Formats: sequence, structure tokens, C-alpha cells
Amino acid sequence: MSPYKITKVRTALLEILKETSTPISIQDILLKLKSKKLNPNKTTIYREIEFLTGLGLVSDVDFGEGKKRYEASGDHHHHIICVNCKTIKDVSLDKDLDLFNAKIAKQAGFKPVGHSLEFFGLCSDCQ
Amino acid sequence: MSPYKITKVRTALLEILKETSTPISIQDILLKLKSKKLNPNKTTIYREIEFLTGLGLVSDVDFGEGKKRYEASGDHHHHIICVNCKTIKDVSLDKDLDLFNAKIAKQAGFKPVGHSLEFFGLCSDCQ
DNA sequence: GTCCTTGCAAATCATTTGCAGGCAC
DNA sequence: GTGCCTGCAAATGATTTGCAAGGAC
Repeated sequence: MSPYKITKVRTALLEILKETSTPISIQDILLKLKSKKLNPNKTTIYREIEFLTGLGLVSDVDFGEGKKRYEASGDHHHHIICVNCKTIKDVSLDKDLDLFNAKIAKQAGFKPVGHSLEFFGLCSDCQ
Repeated sequence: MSPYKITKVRTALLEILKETSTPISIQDILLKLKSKKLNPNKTTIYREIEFLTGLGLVSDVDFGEGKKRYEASGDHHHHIICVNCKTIKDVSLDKDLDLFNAKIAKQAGFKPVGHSLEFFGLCSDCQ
């Protein structure tokens, strides 16, 4: 008896997040839903994201744009964003970063929980 | 003939940023200014920060709180934030991270510009 | 039918903008 | 006096909240 219901919005949102390769904003999610013939209220999306985040299916990233972006949780990875055209690419670091993480946390006397890391640069087209 | 003027708010703001060891929010800046007998408008602080950022004296960090924090520019370093009590500590990484930066940028075909990196954990008191 | 889910309106919060008056130089 | 600086009000934008109606099971 799962207390969760399988609704159109929920299903479609998960689909979108899974098929989108880069973190996506609320507005873009709404646009993509529209092209799937759905027109949910923005509030609904915020609540769905909260719900899916609670389940560990979605995580958010913040590029300092004044709003968050969301992506399906999966392999831990990072992003590099073009400061000019805003193109986003995934990059993955070896275990090195986790070592960093642990090292820094220990150095500061913290119990590590996670980190947020984004790179900025000019993409090949914009250089 | 510097086109800039030395005003009370400007001076006090720089003082505060320099003597504050961790990135500080606009609200906290206003509180600190109040204790210095100044009561500037919030707008003024936003504009001062913009001005000082342009001079390279101030930089901002975003912990994903929905608002930014500001600190005096100086040695490039990062932070570790307690997810419970929000205590912030500076941590500094050796050149390793810059190597990462360059490596990742190259791997993605980007010209590196910078990065944003923050660690999260539980501080010694909150563990 | 139950209770999760959604829509709508309104509230909250950070940040920005326009304009008129004030101050550093 | 000139031009930067500041305050105030209003606008913008992201996110949150309250409440009542709708839909999955």
C-alpha cells in the first residue's frame, strides 16, 4: 500500500528529468510539460520536486543564478557552465574529490555530508 | 582624481567585510552597520556590494540558501558549512584544485574561468 | 470514501530599478 | 556646482503557504 499516487504530472516530470541531460529550471520544466500536453501549476511542480527530492530521486543544483535547477539523482557528478552562452556540460571526477571531501571535513573537525562543486569557463564555441 | 567618493557607508561596509571571518548576508551586514550607528537602506548595500565587487574587493558565495553571502576578496579559499547549526569555517585546498579546474575544463573543451566549491557536514558540536 | 494531489490566490523574500534629493570633493 | 551616493517606493522573480476542489486507489 504505497501512500504515493501515480499521477500524470508526477510521471511526466520524472520522465523529463531523466531524459534531460543537464539540470533544468522550473520554467523549463513547465515548458517541457506543456509540450507533453500538460499544464500544471508552477506550485505543483515545486511540490513535486520537494516530494521527489525526499525520495532521493531528484537533487538540486545552484549555479548562483538566483534560482535553482533540478536533475534526476544518479551518479554523483559536477557541471561546467559556459559563462557566456550558459551551456552546461557534465564532468565527473574520480574518487579524488571524495578524498578531498573527507580530508577537508576532517581538517575542520566536521563529519562530511557532501559538497557542491561547479566549474565555470568559456565553451569551445564562445572562446 | 578618483571618481569614487569615500562615504561613511562605504568605509563601514569594507571594515565589516574585512573583520568578518565568514561570508555574511545582506541582513547581517545591515545589523552590523546598525551597531556602528549607521542605518543605510538595503538598496544602498546592494549597490555598494556591486560597486566593491566591480573593484574586485568583494566576492559573493552561494550556499544554496536562496540568498547570497559576501566576503572580502582575498586568498582563494572554500568553506565548510554545518548542515545543522550553519556554522561556517574556511578551508583551503592546495594547488590541487586548480589543477582539477584546468583538467576538467580541458576535458570538456572549456577555457577555465573559475569554480565554486563548498563542503557540507556536521560540525564537532553538532555531531 | 479516503487522503494524496492539484490549482489558485496571496504571502514572503531576495534582489533590482527609477527617480528625486543629498553629500563628497 | 558636478556627479557620485543614498533613500524610498515600486517592480520583478523565485519560492512558499493556505485552503478548497479534484483524482488515484
